[in-house]
Amino acid sequence: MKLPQMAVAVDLVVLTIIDGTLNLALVDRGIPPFKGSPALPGGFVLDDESVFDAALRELKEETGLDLNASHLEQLATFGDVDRDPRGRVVSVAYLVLAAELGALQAGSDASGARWHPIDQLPPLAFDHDTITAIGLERAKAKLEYTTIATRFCPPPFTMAELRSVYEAAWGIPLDARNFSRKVLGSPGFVVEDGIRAGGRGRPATLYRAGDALSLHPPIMRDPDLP
Amino acid sequence: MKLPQMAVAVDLVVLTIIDGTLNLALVDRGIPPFKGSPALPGGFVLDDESVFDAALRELKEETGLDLNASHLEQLATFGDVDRDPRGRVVSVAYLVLAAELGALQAGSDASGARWHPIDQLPPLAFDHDTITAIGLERAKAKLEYTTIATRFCPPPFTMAELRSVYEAAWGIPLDARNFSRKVLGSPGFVVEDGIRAGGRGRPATLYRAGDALSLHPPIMRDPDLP
DNA sequence: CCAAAAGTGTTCATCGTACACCCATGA
DNA sequence: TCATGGGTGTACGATGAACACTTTTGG
Repeated sequence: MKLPQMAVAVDLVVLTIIDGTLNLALVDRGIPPFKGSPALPGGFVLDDESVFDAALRELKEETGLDLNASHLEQLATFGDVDRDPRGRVVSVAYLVLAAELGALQAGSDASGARWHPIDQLPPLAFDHDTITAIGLERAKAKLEYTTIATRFCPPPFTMAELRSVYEAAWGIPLDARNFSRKVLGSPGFVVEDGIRAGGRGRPATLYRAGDALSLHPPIMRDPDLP
Repeated sequence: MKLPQMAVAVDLVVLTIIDGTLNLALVDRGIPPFKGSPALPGGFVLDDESVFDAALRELKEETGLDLNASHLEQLATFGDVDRDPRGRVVSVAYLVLAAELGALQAGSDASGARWHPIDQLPPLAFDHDTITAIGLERAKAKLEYTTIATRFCPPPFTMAELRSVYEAAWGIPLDARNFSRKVLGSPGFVVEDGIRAGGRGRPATLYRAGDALSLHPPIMRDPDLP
């Protein structure tokens, strides 16, 4: 039997928090199709690399971010027949939560790379709007029952910084005192790591990510929210 | 630029409940590689069909199950270089929760198809053990915060039948009275649909699936369970 | 009448939330 | 000593678990 062959690509939904709002990494496409349009970082999987390795490689090539494997999480695979005008391309999307604060470095296939606030995104190339929406919803949902919020915070971080991740993602204010208790009451969520003085008020305890991955009980947002 | 081409496959983790235990659909491979070994139903995506449509088609071809689209949920994509001895094959796995009770019908590529209890599975072909484990964990987890349990129950079903889904998946007994209240207290989880007399005791109210998809609050299992 | 299955009411501990209050620093 | 931000104590309503009790059928 002759097997149908097709191209396999990876697309990356890379999120970070800048000035209290969620931002998405976008590149400007330097080659057709959609030349000049903003798009998610990504590219084709090569013959001799796993899909996951392709995601790591493209992340570094197109944005300059050099993260370790634990920061990449597979989102979903998009396999409609017509999703790419060049022909049959199946794309595996990954979600990346970055603590980086610096500017992005564009790669060879892109004429530019930058962070963009998620509440005023331009239309993106291909089906990247859909992929982005799914990535955002996944990130918001995972804050509830995993410790991924720590990935947004460059260590060491204060409790207020960790809280601002939830507030930025969910768009609602949280009670600082109860939030602190919930986090500290979840074993392995964070571990203490010094004290930061020099601010205006009382010095804050510093933390870094603990070894726990999931939260029981979860930190829940209201069901009827965007 | 010449794009690397590869084959794309779908694999199906199809679960149902038989006599109070979770069962997985397996086929015996009728062609090499792994000829004669049990494997998940699945096959290659054709040039003119979406990955999703390929999953629907293979499900019907290899097991005889003709389900509608809402019963299929994408699980994950497996893209290691060496996962298939025939060459480079990227596989998209789907999770299917079936209420069917009848025997499975093997298709052309398989010499047999049957249900198999998940607590005594044989070693499977390719990386299908891994795929199965991920599918099982996903199904167990989704019982907590979605209404997918109703997919296991041929409508109309009793509250006891719905409860047995949770008990089979989680392996623990649940309090029938509190369970009933939790389900009925979740708007849209189930709707009444008659009464079933003829059993040994008091007739049970019958239900069918409501229109709600997610549960707030979730029905939680203990964090420290298998 | 008894066993079995379905469903209701009640109690009690636990958890989330709201908020008053205390602590430590810089200006 | 005051403004600012960090952290603790506590009261109250909501939720979940356990279980006694009632209802409705078949034998």
